[in-house]
Amino acid sequence: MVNYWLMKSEPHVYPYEQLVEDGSTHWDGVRNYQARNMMRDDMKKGDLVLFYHSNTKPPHIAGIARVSREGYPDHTAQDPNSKYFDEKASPENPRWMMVDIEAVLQLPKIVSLEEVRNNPACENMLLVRKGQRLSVQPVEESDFNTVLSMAGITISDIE
DNA sequence: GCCAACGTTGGC
DNA sequence: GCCAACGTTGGC
Repeated sequence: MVNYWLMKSEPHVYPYEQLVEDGSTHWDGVRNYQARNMMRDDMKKGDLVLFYHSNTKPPHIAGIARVSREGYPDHTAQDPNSKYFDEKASPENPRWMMVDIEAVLQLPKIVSLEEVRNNPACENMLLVRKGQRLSVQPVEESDFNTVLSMAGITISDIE
């Protein structure tokens, strides 16, 4: 049973192209409990991820990634030199978790936030809900497939 | 740069 | 446990 997700990244911090170059990465720095709980409890190896570029013009979905390692402690919370340091985190209570994701496919055509918003089929996506700021969010299979079709591909291009 | 929406913190 | 103050997110 594959689940689908959307993860936000600011392209000036970590763009999809960097994931392609790195092959995979650990998704550190999430400091929101809802997002943490999803990474800890719900994201499973093999789940597919829409990789979203926020804080850019236009905001858009740039590529597809896959969960390659399930939730484990985010070590940057225990590193005093990290900007993600959290003094309340410890080896006994790491407090924050992350997953690893790997690059799967760069979309042949980006899908902008505006396109998603203008597509009635996507009206229930959290991404286009007012005030929705979660950097990790679940995506319905039908919405995932709709986004793929907007990029001109199908699920068979991924597998 | 603005600001709406929302999460977190901490005094009480 | 309430809630005011504050910080962050992220589109515009």
